[in-house]
Amino acid sequence: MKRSSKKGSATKMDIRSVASLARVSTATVSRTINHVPTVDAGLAARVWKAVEELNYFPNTQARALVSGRSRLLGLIVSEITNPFFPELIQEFETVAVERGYEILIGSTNYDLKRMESCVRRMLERKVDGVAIMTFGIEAPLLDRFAIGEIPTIFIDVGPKHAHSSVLTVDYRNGIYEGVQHLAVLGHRRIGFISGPLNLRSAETRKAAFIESLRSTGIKPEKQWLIEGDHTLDGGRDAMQKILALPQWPTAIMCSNDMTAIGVQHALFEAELKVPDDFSLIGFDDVHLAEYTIPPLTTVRMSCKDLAQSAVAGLLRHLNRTETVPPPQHIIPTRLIVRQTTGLPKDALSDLPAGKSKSGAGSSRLSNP
Amino acid sequence: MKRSSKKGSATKMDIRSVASLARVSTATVSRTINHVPTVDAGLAARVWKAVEELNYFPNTQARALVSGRSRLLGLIVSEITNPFFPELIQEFETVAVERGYEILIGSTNYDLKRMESCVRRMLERKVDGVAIMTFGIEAPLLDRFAIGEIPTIFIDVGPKHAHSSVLTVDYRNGIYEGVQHLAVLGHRRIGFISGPLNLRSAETRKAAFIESLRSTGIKPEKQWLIEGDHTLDGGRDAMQKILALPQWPTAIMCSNDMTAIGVQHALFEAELKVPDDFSLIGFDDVHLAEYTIPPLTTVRMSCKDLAQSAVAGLLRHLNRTETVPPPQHIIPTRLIVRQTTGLPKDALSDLPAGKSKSGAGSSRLSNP
DNA sequence: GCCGATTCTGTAAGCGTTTGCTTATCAGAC
DNA sequence: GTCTGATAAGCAAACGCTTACAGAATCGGC
Repeated sequence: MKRSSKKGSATKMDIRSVASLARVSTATVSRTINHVPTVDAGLAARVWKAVEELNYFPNTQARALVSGRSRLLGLIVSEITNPFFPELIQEFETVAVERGYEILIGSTNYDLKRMESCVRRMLERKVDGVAIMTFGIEAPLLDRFAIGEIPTIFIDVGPKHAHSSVLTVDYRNGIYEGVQHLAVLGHRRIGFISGPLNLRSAETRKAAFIESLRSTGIKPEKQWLIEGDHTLDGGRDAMQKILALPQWPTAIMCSNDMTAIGVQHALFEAELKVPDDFSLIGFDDVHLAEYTIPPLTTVRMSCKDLAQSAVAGLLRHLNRTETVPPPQHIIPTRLIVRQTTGLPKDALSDLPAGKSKSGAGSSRLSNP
Repeated sequence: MKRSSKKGSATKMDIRSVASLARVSTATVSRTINHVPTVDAGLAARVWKAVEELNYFPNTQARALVSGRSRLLGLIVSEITNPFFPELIQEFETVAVERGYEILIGSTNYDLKRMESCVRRMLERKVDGVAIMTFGIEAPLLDRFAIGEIPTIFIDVGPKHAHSSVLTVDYRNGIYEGVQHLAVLGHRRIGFISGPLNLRSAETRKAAFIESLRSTGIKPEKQWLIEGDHTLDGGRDAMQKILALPQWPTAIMCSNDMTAIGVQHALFEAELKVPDDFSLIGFDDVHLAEYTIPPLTTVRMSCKDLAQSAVAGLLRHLNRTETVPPPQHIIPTRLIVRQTTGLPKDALSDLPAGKSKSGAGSSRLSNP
């Protein structure tokens, strides 16, 4: 009488209410809604009808408490503020929700305190698995997942346990394509702005760049290898450092798109033009890359692919009965040529004027 | 013997282990870790020591089950892909975690199915409160929060229940400042690209624009009021529609920054220059706005403010003993002038040449 | 020195599920 | 008609915690 029980919405509705309405035991209700195959079709129908009628849904907490599974997946990213990650999160969430999992997001901001807090929160909420889509988390922290036997999936590099696996990104291919593209245009002086070098993967990307340079027959110049931090500000600052150098490169590759946008900004402030004065290549291919001015040539790494592989990998750990070694998935990368790459400035005079059409849109920005 | 119990890490550690190690009852442990003031200092010390030693942390599920509080706050946003929201989420998360809450994110993408799923997920996880930082969620869905007596906080507009409150954004001020700024520069033909018009708040912003126009003595032109959708693509498309018109405005205001960036792109493609051919003003002031080329003049709405007010509002509902009417918080907005606004093209000939310095950086882009 | 008042601690009853084990039902074999 | 085996439903014990309530201990007042 407290509340009108119209549709029974608010009046405490638990598995018992359903059971009594369907005239079965709570066990049968539980089995029905968990799709245990042994329940009689007739009873199941009664149960479903009651569920419908009472607008019942099971209490996740109770479920989790007794079953030990929270149906929660952790997702740790570097910086939610970097557009690559929201795109990743979106995909991850979509896939996870489809599979009946909720996600818990943690953003480390490369900050030790926050990392610690992220890991702790994941542990406290008893996540069923964690995707660690960032780098630089200290091993002792990660061990806490291993100790709890919580499946983890890493990008690029991570500890090898029974419950963890690694998603490998084929940086080499995309970066090599980028270097090749620049070389074909005539660039020989190519700079690289990396991510924070205490991060293993930043090292990896940088190494891929240097190797690509070498195999293209270009000698890497240490002075043009600048450490950035994967942010807009970092990209701007790094470019300013390059501009302060006595000799400039003619092209810049960046470890991610945000860095590249920061570079564009630094160049704009210095009244230098892209691609006329500098060619520029990013990495990630966030949606925004299509919208920079001019649109950014970049290396695409499919975050859809990444997210799906991550969830799939985690679920594989969760459902496996035997220790099946998971098929190692490799995330491909490839160059997307837009309009920030063109002929190097010093080459313009060397070449017959008509040939400039080979540059990707370098003519676009020249004044009419 | 199963696992070396070094640090007691993995060997089932619950409140009982702590209790026995500290030689107290589980009740005392519970009271201690919940900071109930009546526990004896000596015992508390023993408990904390045991907690430390066992590396114990309470099981959130069990806690939630018995207390009925999940310490989970829902956060529903429009599109996690729009950079404004990650910035909001970041703030929200920071504040929430500080207060001991976890957040559950839902991104509606303006899609009915997804909204439904978001609401359902929040309900299932028994969130203690929800911040609905998007618009256009159907009332019947929202009612489900009201039925569960779950506190909600809305931006701009929302149902008025005992457990819900509304955060008001002072659109008028910022938008008025923008219009004024344009008018002072000499613009009389000003267009507006709105958000999806089925959203009440998009209407609000548009209305604020029209009103500002009127009070500045400018007659709004229907043809230059275009409906966008708050995305990059939408901004580009809307601008293309404007460009197809027989007469162009000289300035464009946008309902958010993403739209403005889309506009910049459309203009770039049409080989038109900002601010020489068109002045442009965005809304939100995402970090990226500083990095567009040229940097975007925009109306700042502090997402820090928004996030903090939202959490604070929710917590107020959660902790209130009596029905204290919450102080209505108003989120201020103000114009940030950067470099996408300048003198209108047709004015250049009318004015003495020297006066062009009053334009915000319009000289910046002119060819040397 | 006794009793009531005042603290603080401990006992145990749930919270809403899942699930191992037991019981009931029924078909078929003897 | 009795027994066996299979199948399906129900009973009740957890899961790890909070908290109402009861009990123990300390203290002050007369």
